[in-house]
Amino acid sequence: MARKKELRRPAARRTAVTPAGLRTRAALLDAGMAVAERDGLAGLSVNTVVAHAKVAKGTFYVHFADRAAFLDALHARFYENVGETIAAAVRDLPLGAERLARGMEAYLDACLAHRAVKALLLEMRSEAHVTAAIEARTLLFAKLVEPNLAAMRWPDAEVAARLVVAMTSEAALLELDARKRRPAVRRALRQLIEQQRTAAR
Amino acid sequence: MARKKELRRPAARRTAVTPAGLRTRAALLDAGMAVAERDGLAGLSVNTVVAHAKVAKGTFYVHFADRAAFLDALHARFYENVGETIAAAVRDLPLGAERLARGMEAYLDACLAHRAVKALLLEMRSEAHVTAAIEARTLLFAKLVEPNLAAMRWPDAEVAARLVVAMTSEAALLELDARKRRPAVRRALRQLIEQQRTAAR
DNA sequence: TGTACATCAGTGAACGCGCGTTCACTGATGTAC
DNA sequence: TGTACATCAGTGAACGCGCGTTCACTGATGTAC
Repeated sequence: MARKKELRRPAARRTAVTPAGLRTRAALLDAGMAVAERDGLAGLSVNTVVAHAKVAKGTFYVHFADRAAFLDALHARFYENVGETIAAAVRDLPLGAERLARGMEAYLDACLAHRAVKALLLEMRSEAHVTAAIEARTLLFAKLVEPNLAAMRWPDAEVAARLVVAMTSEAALLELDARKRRPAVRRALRQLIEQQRTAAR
Repeated sequence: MARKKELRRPAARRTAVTPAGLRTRAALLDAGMAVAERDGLAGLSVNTVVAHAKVAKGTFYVHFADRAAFLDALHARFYENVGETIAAAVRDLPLGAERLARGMEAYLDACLAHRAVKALLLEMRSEAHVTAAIEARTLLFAKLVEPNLAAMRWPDAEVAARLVVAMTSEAALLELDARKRRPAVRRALRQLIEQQRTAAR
């Protein structure tokens, strides 16, 4: 039953299965992060990535269907990491302002750890071909924020969550420019989401 | 004294002075908006712009030093218009929550009127060569927001203003997707900037 | 243990394409005398 | 009014370049008998 010689399918190559293959794939993604950090999304061509990873151009297409798939994989990997970090930070906290604030801080810390984040966060939203997947992942973050706002009895929690996510992204960019935590940014962020009880004026 | 024949300077061409010239320049910018609306920044090549404006490729370079200068002019023209609209809307209002809220609504309305705004608002932040000017204009908006927050006695008004601007941009994008005003978006926005006095829970 | 073959990752030359930019030129309009 | 010329916007063919993608091939590793 085994040992057929004929019928070699054109065999659309899937993701790597070999340890060496997996390593190469990871190396390409790592190179992508390094290039994004240096030159942003605009500099993230197949050429620069394979040059940085020191593999042949053809190897790129062994692991990714095309450039868009690569960008998507890059974005996905980053957001999975960040998502896990946040989940760990807020685990066991009840829904509400404190959980939300802690999650946001964890997010900011995670972003600070990856200088390529600007490309991933900001610039990828404009790459036409990848947009759908990016949007989905942003929406997922909003869905994590929303129940906290709901628990705080915010009206319009759904759209408010999206605004909060956008605000937090901007905060991440501000800290990224400074290359370090900016307490004023974090205070302002907390201020914006917490019920402000002090009387104005 | 007049009538010199020699000494024709290579004469780096400046902006158009002729009525016809000014019209062509405006037509190129209009074409830019139309293309940005249809295909986003990625589709905004010199080729597509001149094709849409129905002028020769060379004409583009009569009016703009290069593609980056064109994008900058596009962005500048849009933000000047929006800026004037906002200024008109908040004129005579004292600094504070009401003026801020009115300004934001005027901004959202202005964005809704230009479907190319997504490209201008979001995608231009990633075009490496133009970034500086874009940043400056965003910062200018933040500077308009800031005194209102200060009047409301917000701490960290400076960074808070940037977060508010980012949030408002996101709100504009949400409405742009819907192609119409979204009351929930505007309510959420107001909620976020106004001192919230109702007790939670 | 040896042999034949399947399976996979990796290679790099070659491709066509659309891009931004240049430049020698045309032609209309304005101006001096 | 006529003529000579300067000034400007506009033209489009031509350029070199880097891009994403393809493909026939190599070579290492695994597996069946």
